Parts: sequence; structure tokens; C-alpha cells
Amino acid sequence: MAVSIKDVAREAGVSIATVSRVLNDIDVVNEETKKKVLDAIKDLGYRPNIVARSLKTQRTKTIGILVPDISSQVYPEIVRGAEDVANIYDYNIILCNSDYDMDKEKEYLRVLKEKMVDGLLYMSISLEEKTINLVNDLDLKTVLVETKDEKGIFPSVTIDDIQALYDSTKYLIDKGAKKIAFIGTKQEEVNAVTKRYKGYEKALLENGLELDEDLRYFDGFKVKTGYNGIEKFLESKKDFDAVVCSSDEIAMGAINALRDHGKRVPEDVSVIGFSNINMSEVFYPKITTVAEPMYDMGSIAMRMLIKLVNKKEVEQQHYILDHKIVERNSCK
Amino acid sequence: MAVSIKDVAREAGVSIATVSRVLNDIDVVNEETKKKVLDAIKDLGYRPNIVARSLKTQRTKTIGILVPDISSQVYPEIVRGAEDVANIYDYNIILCNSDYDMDKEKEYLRVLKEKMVDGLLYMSISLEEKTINLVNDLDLKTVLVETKDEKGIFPSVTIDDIQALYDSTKYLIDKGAKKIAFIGTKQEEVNAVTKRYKGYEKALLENGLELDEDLRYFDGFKVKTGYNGIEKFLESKKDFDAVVCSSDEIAMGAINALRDHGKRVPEDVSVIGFSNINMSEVFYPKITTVAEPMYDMGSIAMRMLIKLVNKKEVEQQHYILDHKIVERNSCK
DNA sequence: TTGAAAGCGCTAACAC
DNA sequence: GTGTTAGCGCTTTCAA
Repeated sequence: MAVSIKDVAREAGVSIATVSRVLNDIDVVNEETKKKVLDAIKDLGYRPNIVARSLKTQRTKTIGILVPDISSQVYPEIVRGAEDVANIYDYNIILCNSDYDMDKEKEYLRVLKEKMVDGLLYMSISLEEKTINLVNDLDLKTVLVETKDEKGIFPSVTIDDIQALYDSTKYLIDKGAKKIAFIGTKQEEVNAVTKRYKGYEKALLENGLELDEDLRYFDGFKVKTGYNGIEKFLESKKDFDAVVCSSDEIAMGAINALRDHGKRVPEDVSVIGFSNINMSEVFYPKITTVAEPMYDMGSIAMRMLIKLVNKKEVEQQHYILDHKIVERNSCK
Repeated sequence: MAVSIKDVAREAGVSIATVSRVLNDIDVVNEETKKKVLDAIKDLGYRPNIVARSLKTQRTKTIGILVPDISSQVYPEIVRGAEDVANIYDYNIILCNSDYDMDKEKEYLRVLKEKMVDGLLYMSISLEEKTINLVNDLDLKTVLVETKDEKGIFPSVTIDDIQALYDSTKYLIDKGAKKIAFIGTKQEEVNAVTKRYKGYEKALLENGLELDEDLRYFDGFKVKTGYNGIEKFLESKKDFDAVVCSSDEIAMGAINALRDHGKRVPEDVSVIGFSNINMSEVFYPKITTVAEPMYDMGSIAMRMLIKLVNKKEVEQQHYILDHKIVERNSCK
């Protein structure tokens, strides 16, 4: 077994209580004894056992992060922001991929609780009743990122998704687009990405443009969705001069489909993306998109969570960060 | 405090030992008592405290993963593979971003040890002497992914980087390229990516092609590197008809630079990438690249690590997975 | 300023 | 088949 606090105590000729005190910078331990202990720690190469400490203090200094899929494009950035902040405050993160699978999600939640994480960063599906109850039962301090629960019970860090899509649609309208199509996720699913459609709808309606069933396509948020969406529009033979997408990957798929079918972007059709993932400015043409501050969402959420965990005041329960349109070359 | 094993014991009218036994499926606990215990567990909503269990068993069922940066393109995929396997065996992962920073790395290693992770998946820099010693001192069961230590002390899962670059270069040669440039990482750094240059060199030499200092560029592995590399080549006024890149992002940057300077890919210059990240087939033109099985690297490594942790035999110490060239549209 | 000892929640050796 | 108990490594109260 590794060297424990006992060994240090023996080596330093003091009690384990004293060792514990210097370990935790507590009280006024006599400078000399302190030095003895420090020396012993060094000599023995002692490192405290955090599991034991956690059992006693009921705090593990680790935070659970639940994401749908770390190998998709937006989450790594958010997680990175979160981890950086966690690291500053000496927390570590346990990463879990839910795949939007409720059962997997529940199991993770339970295990996270069993492992006594101090808090949870949740960015999977929009929390519905059942999950809310579970999180409550589990009594996990939770902050939602890029999503919200219906009732706003949990603190959250998001952007205004509806407004963001409204803005991107409006951007196209202001540029003179008349027939604007939409590609996004299935509407049955309840999450932030889903809501984006509403912004599109609103912008069209408010600006006297017609909603055309043939010019919207609901599926996922991957490249394939964008590609298929365009093919569907083309098949419908309806004219369209712009496409609003609810992710950058969709935009890429859309642009590729357009190109494959002999349409030029942005000359024939403008395409606007969403999120501003790294690749959107590497793609050709560079994608005009509405940027959400992914890294910041992660870091702000983690900062808030850590405050919550330590029972500090948080200034706000719901952070709504700014989005902004990044003009590049996919819209004319 | 949450409900503990004691509460369950009391509720079921048995001893905590018995509860522990049914929890761990041990011995032949009488079916009736077992039922009583199970009922009590259910009634009380009891969930074992894994921290306490870990302290006792000295196993935490969690694995540390050290990556340079989860928000870069290849690691999410590897981590995803690793997490999926971990999940199957009821392990969780603690994710750490090292940024190739030795100090950060060492600190993480220490904390991971303090938190008693059962093992470590390491995919940062190629392990050099100092880090090796630390890992040894810490006595962490370790598997390296996408990298190796000089002496091959640690088990590893990699591809044959040199051969892979050799193959991609050879591919270009076979297609008739005569003046082949190279863009990759700085040669001072010691890691897998760095070695890739050697494969390029070897292919040129073995095939009677000349190495031209003006036609190689060493910097990083991001898009920018590829872009700058091309500009340097162009400035040198040397002719080149193909570019070998040690990452797909480099290839993207290179292609963009070529386009910006009026060169067509692949008509004027062929460009081959490395890794086969998702985006390489979304990019325009679709990138021909040598694919490394990222997800598999992660999952195989995790499987091996879990075996090691459980003192099971591993069939192999060093897995070298197959790479293969994926032909798309960036080479003629 | 320091030490003794209880106890965090669990497993496992030992006894019955 | 079941219970008692020691102890994993630490923090913290209480007493000295």
C-alpha cells in the first residue's frame, strides 16, 4: 500500500491529526512542527488519498459532465471551456456520452451520484419531467448548458436560440432573399436545437414572407441532413434563394448538395449556418453563420456550478449569452 | 446524509454484512433474506456509496484520460471509443487536457493518482524520460494511444506512422507526382506526429526523388500550418505538383491557400491528408487521406487497459493498427 | 498547539 | 447462512 498519513506522522514524530492540519493549512500549527511534517511528506513522497478525504468530507472535487456525444463538433469546445475552469478550482471532470439515450442517461446520472460528484453539467436533451425528477431525487447540483428545462428550475447557460435563428433569417431577408428554406432537427424532440425553427418561422411571418412546407426539412443536425434537405427541396421544384440551417454541419451538407446539383453558393443560393464551429471558416466557401460562444458557455457554466457547489451566491440563475452573425462568403 | 448500508440493514432486519453480500452477489445468501434486503433497498431508494467502496477495495472503477486538447479534431473520436468501452465494463473516465504542457501534465498525473484512478490512457506527448519516471513512481497502469515511449516500456496502441506517411507519399509518386512537398509539425518535438516526416523522406529517397529544403514546412498540425506552408513554397518559386500533409487540417489549409493563389486541386497540385477526420469528406474537394482508425484506437486501448487493471493476460503489448488510403478528390 | 479517538460507508476475514 | 468487527485513509471534535 502507498504511504499514508500514518507513515508521515510516524516519520515526523507527531500525530496524524497534526499532519492533517498542515495538509489543510489549518490553525496555527507551530512552525517547527509544520516543518518537520513537511519534511516527512517530502522524504516519503507522500500524497494524500483523495478518496479517503472525500469519504470524510463528502466532497470529491469532481464534476460530472453529461454530453450527447463528445465526438460531435460543438461539445468538445464547450467541454474544453468547462474543464479549463474546473482545473483552475482543482476540480476534475468525469465525462459521459449519453447519445440522447434516456436509459443511458439515467444510468450515468445514478453512477455519478454513487461516485459522489459534487455537481453536474448537463447538456444533453432538454430536461423533461422524468429526468428532472431523477436529478432532484439524486439531489445533484446541476447547471444546464445549451439547453433548459421547461420550467426554468435549473440554472442554465444558453444563448437565445429563437432570437439567433430569427436574426440569421432576418439577415438573409435584409440581403434581399425572398424564398428562404429551412433545415433543422426533427420537431418532436424537445431541446434547444429544435426551438431554433421557431425563430425562422417568426422572421418569415413578421416580414410578410410565406412559409412553404416544401421548403423545410426536419431531420438531424449533421452534414447528411443538410445534403438530404437540399435534395428534397430540389425535387419539389420550388424555387428558393436562401437556406437557413440550424447547424454549421447542416450548412456544409447543404452547400455540398447545391454544388453537386450545379448551383453556386452564394451566387444562386445563400446558405447560413449556426454555431460557428472551427471548420466553418475552413470550409469552402467560408460559411456565414451565427456564432454561439461555445467555450464561454462551458466556462461560465462551470464557474456557476462551482459556486453553487460551494454554496456561494450566483449573480444570475439563467445566463443568456450573446450570439452574433459572422459574415463570410456563403451569403450574397 | 443519504441512506446508507446501515439503514438498509436495519430496515431489512439483517446485518450490514448481509446487505453487502447481496450487493456484491456473494455466497449463497438465503433467497428469503436476499429478498428482504432487496426490498429494503428498493423501499429506501438505496444506492451504494462508491467512494466508500473504493476506499476499501482500493479500486475506483474510473480511468484517467490525458489528451492534449479535446477540442482538436482527432481526440474526441479516440476518447469516444475509449469511453464506450469503459462504459461497458462499468468504468468512468476523468478527462484531462494537457495542452502539451509538461507541468500541467505532471499535475494531472498526480491528481489522478490521488483520486486513485485504476488506470491511465495517455495520448499526449511521446513519453520522455521524466514523465516515464513519474508514471512509474506513481505506479499507474498505463496504456499509450497514438504515441509510444522510446523504449517501448508501456503498452501502446498506434498505427505505423512512418509507414503510413511512406504510403501516402508513395501513392502520390505512383500517380506520377515528381516534385512532392511536405507540411508537418516541428521536428524538435518528440511525438508520433513528428515521426511522420520520416516516412515522406524515405519514400522520396527510395524512389529516386530529390529532397528539397524549400519544399518542406515544419510548424504545427492545424489549418494555419497548411496555409502558411503553401505560401512559403509559392514564395520560393519552386515548382511542386503534390503536397503530403501530416494531418487533414493541414491539408485543408493547404488546399485553401492553393485556391487563394489560383491553383487548382487536384488539377495543378495534389494534396493528401492524414487521419481521415470526419470533415475530410465534407470539405471541398473531398480529401484523399490515409485513415487511422481513431475510434478503434481508443476502444482497443481501453479494453487493454481494463484487462491490465484486472490483471488479466493481454495478447499483445503493442497494437499497431492498420491504416489505409481513402481515395477521394484531392489527388489526381 | 497538539493528540486521541470517533466515524465517513463500505468490504472481508473470522466466528458462530 | 449470517453476524461481528477491523480497517481502508482521512477529517474533526473534544480534551489536554
